[in-house]
Amino acid sequence: MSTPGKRVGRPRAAGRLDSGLSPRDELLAAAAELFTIRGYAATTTRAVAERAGMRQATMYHYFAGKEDLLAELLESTVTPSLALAHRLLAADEAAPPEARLWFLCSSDVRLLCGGPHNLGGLYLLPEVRSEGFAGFHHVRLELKEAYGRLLAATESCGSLDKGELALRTDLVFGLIEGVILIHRSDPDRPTDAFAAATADAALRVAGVVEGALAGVREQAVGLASV
Amino acid sequence: MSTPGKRVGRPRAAGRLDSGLSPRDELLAAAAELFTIRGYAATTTRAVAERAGMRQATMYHYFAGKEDLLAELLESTVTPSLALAHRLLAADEAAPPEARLWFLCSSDVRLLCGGPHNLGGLYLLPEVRSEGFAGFHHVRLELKEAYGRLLAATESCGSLDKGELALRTDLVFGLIEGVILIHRSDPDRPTDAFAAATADAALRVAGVVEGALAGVREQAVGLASV
DNA sequence: ATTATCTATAGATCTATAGATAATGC
DNA sequence: ATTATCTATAGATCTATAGATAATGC
Repeated sequence: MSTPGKRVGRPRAAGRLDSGLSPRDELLAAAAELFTIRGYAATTTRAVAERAGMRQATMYHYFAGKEDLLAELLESTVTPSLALAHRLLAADEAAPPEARLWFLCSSDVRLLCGGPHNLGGLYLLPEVRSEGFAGFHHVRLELKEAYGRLLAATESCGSLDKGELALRTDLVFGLIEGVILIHRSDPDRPTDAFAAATADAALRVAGVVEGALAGVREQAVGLASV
Repeated sequence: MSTPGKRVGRPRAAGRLDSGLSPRDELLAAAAELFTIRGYAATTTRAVAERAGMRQATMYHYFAGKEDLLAELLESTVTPSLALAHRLLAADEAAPPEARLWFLCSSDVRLLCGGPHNLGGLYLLPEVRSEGFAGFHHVRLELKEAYGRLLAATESCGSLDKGELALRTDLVFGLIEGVILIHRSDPDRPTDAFAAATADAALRVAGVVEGALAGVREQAVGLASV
């Protein structure tokens, strides 16, 4: 059924194996790999297209330009994380806030470091600050707010005033995003153990005492179905 | 004495006010500003030179190329930090390791976030991983080892095995470097308070209990003369 | 004579568009 | 007829080099 040769349109010049992805997704995958390794400005549209198996100009059939590729990649990494955060915020009967925060942290680390390419590396690109990525920034801010609300519900941060809580939120959120730098300098570390250790560290920053950590982790495993 | 008009060589075309810096340092300052804001690949040699008050080609009188500028900036940020780390490692009679680690952390945060430009932002550039910056990577690794040795000497990490200690070191070091991301999203936060809060967080990650933190901070202030 | 700068430019890109072409669909 | 791709290219860069020029130093 899906045998090649049935596809509409002029065939590709540099025929490669069928990746199974749509041309659009082939372009996104190629861009993810090249943007995270070489950076955005240093990656040419030709490099992206050719790695996706097509000629440079063909890219413009699927994307309006280079910036569109990055915008879509950025939003596609942060959106699932925000969805999980909202589910966890609502699940206040499933587990205490500490366990839900642990789960969110470890899940985000897996998302940022786990994929085939270092997707989290996109957050570090200097170009990301430009106005063109307002959509991403908006969703990312919502995610940080979700971290803040989970933190506010913990025992150790419950008594902090507004400014102190914002600072603590920034530090926890910064630890999670900063994890990309650690992963970058040692990409072969097993992701799951690293995600757990980072979530531990995040709760320590939140002020959870050492002795309570094992219990938090245990409650967190029950949240996999949330 | 230092009145302009006494300088050897053809005068500059676009005459601007005398910055007091040497032309070489003018170039480095311009590169620091542009690289951290726009990124390396997106910054042209023309932009650097012109912001430094000279024409594009004149840059090549002082640097062999664009890469040299970044290499020098990178090393100039990490070298003073390594020097401090070595002094703190040797000062084992001045204060316990926890206080020395706190001092190193807060000092590095001030270095990375405090300057006129976001110098720490240079660490995030994707180009930094390339072979051309081996010198920087070497010094940075030495700095991380110094963090590791201070951590190993703390009470809370003393009993960890080698692998656990390395992981804890990566997390603490990652928190400090990741701080740049936090600073980037809110550059107007007062640096000193932020550096102190980050150092607190680093010690929490190291496993220092909440009740001991105030004492550690107090001992750390005595280290300013180290 | 030495120095710091300038102007000019070769050669190598890179993005995005215009328009042709080779498939399938009807 | 529609679609996905291709080839070709205009126009705009960007880096690094060659060689001229306008100061001071001796």
